[in-house]
Amino acid sequence: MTINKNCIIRLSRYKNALYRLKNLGFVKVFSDNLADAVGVLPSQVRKDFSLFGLTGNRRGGYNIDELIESLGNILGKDKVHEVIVVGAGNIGTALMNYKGFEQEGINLVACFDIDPAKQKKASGMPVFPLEELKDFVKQRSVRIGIIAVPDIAAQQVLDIMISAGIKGILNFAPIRLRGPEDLVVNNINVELELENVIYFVNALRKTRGK
Amino acid sequence: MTINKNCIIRLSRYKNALYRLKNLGFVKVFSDNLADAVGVLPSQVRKDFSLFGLTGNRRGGYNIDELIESLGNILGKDKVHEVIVVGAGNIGTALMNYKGFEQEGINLVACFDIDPAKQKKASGMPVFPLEELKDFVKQRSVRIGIIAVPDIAAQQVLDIMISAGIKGILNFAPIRLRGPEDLVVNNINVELELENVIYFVNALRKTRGK
DNA sequence: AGTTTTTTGTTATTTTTTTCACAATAAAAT
DNA sequence: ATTTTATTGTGAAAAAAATAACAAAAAACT
Repeated sequence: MTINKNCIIRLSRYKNALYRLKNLGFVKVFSDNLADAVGVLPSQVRKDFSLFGLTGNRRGGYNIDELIESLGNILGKDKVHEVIVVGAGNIGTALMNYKGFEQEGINLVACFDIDPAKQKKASGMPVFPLEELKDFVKQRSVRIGIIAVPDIAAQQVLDIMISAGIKGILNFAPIRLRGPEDLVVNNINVELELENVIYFVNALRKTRGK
Repeated sequence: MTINKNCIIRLSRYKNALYRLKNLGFVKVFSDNLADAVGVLPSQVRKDFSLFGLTGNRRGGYNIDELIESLGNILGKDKVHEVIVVGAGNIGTALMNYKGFEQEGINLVACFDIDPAKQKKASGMPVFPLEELKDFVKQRSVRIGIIAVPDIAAQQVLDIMISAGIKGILNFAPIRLRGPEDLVVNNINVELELENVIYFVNALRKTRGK
């Protein structure tokens, strides 16, 4: 098996579960505890760990602190990552106001928007004109960006970001973005996820009777 | 092959791509146009369609209007679905302000929050006390809900929603929710997605040299 | 010290998902 | 009207992912 995206997402989930277990006072954990917390099978947990050389003690389980540290290293939590946001609309604003990123070593450093009306210091974080993006990103060597603009603008914004040196994108626009081979793009599409929930609720209602 | 979640997500993407193609003036479409728009292989598109009995003309491709209609029926776009939001924080507010749901037959009808300070008519949509959720949902037979509360509160909120008759959840809390077998839960975790982007950007930098 | 029990780490198996390949067929061209 | 060409629809093959199975090892117990 090769390392795939789902596997990395599971690592993040394990890490979150470990935080909670640690807060509850636990010191060690077994693969089936983690499996239960994350909703997979114990063998999946061990498989994932073995892929990354994460190891515990036979019969003794895993040490939570060590695991958290190792997972942190794998997931790049050893250093702080600067991230920019493009689009100061509903989503962009919500992201800027969100307080949970810091704890994970994610630092939203600036927001950019094409609309002058939104270029204010909205609740702490500066919102700059889009034209300033390129210089800002180059100067600070920012690698990661969030696209929270309407779909029509998304590709254009991406092109600017790429030219500035951005290598990874979290995209909220409901459109497939095109970029070079080595560009990393994850998509979040709330509408689509809702639609999906609706589909399966209806599908279940049909199969299991009303 | 059995119908799985990814397949349904692809159907939604096809539908979105079809809207765009239609707006561009196209009348018919081939599997490789859709494949390109969505980022899959043409054979995947045809396979997905064949699963749902969606059919085109050999050599003639697919009629866009018909496809949109059929996909709409499959995805439950024939009727309007009422959805409630719990949690009037950053995400909840962003969702309430978002204008795109209506077009997809998704109607956010109310928001609930435990915090009295948030129980105002924030920008149009009413925010009710959490205690009123159950009656509201029962009375209007709402089936779908969005959880946008902190992780510690999420399971508790879910339990209330379930007791009120909610059957499908879009969950923004970074925690695994527990519910009955037939409860549909989709999770959106922005932090985790960002972490994922960061991981792969770093991974690529390592393998391809700086 | 030896035995039992529990849990890991890893290989093998199964299942799922994707991709390929190509006959069937409809449109276009001759 | 016949031939050519392009594209679907689907069954077969390949690839990927998840699950099971179990030997190895560490802890607990006797």
